[in-house]
Amino acid sequence: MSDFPKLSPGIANEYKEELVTREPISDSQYKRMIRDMGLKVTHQRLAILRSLSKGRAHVTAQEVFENLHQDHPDMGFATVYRFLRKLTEEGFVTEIRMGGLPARYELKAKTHHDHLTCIDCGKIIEFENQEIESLQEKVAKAHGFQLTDHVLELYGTCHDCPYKRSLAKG
Amino acid sequence: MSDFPKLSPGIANEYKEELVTREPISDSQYKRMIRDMGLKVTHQRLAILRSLSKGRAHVTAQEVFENLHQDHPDMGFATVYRFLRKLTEEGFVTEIRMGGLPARYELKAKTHHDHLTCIDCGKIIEFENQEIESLQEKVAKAHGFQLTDHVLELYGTCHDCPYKRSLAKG
DNA sequence: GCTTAAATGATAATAGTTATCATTAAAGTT
DNA sequence: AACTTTAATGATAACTATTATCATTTAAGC
Ligand SMILES: [Mn+2]
Ligand SMILES: [Mn+2]
Ligand SMILES: [Zn+2]
Ligand SMILES: [Zn+2]
Repeated sequence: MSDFPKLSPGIANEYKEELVTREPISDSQYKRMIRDMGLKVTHQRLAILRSLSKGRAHVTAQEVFENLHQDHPDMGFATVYRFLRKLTEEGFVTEIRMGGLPARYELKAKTHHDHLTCIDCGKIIEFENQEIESLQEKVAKAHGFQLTDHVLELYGTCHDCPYKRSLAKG
Repeated sequence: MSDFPKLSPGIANEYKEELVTREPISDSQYKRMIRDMGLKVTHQRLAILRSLSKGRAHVTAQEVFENLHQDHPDMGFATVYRFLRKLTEEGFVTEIRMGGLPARYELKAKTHHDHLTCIDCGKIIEFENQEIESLQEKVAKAHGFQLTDHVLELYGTCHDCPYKRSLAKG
């Protein structure tokens, strides 16, 4: 009855990212966001937005659903997916896809950043490098492209996971 | 009976990448590759490798399967997936994932490169920028990471697709 | 040719995500 | 506050890409 889809396997479970404390956002700001997208303000949408701004910075749809399930046992799975997709399309949320793993979402911070991920423990470090950003623009321009987006994900082993996979790749 | 999974929807069908002529690789070189992975040399594996080195540079498992189906009507779908995965794990092939679309594979060229993709027509341009590569190493080192891999995909509109989505994103 | 373990292909299973559609609720309107 | 309209919701089915299963075949060493 009240059993929802089970936890994702693999790296998702051992995900060790530290909880991030972001500046709190008021409900009235959320409501404006929602109205700006041309949508109606619902309990569900407010709850999803609140959930995104506390705890882990990068969460899966599954995790959002589970977080909300305590206070909102009536929350539907489809609603979470639907709204996360909308938020991504409208640019309020960044969607991160790594390998074939479930997509992770994060509320867009004021500053753009990219990710450095540990392939052993799943830790995610956020970084911002203006030199790289400029070079990307330069590359795009050189090929006659108007740049709209980019994905830069660095993978490696963090200092806590030094041993494994050191020489895995040729 | 002889119907295989249908074509993937969306961008995959309008994919306009030009055919790339790579230097031809001999079967004996392929055989060495296969043996180097500790695998047996089979008709199927040779056929997959040959297929990867002609036509489009970036192909889906589906497309590989369809290309082979003419000459190898007995080729199984699972074999294509299995071998592509193995090739990726062993570093002979690069796996490209964009959005939620099916993964694309390409035989690893001698030189590393990244991709610039048109979000309208699907055209893929390969580029290599040593400055960016160095900066990535620098970023990783600064966070105590040992870099093992990275994904850099630039998205935009090419000069042939100037009109659409210009102001889509906030 | 014989042996043995690995490879194959048909098929089922899985995971993540999206579509469908009857029911509910937001937000104007009176 | 009741009424109306239309979007939103949630249960569920459907879909897509990929992986696992397993009986059968085949490569490769003897
Ligand atoms: Mn982030
Ligand atoms: Mn390429
Ligand atoms: Zn780690
Ligand atoms: Zn284009």
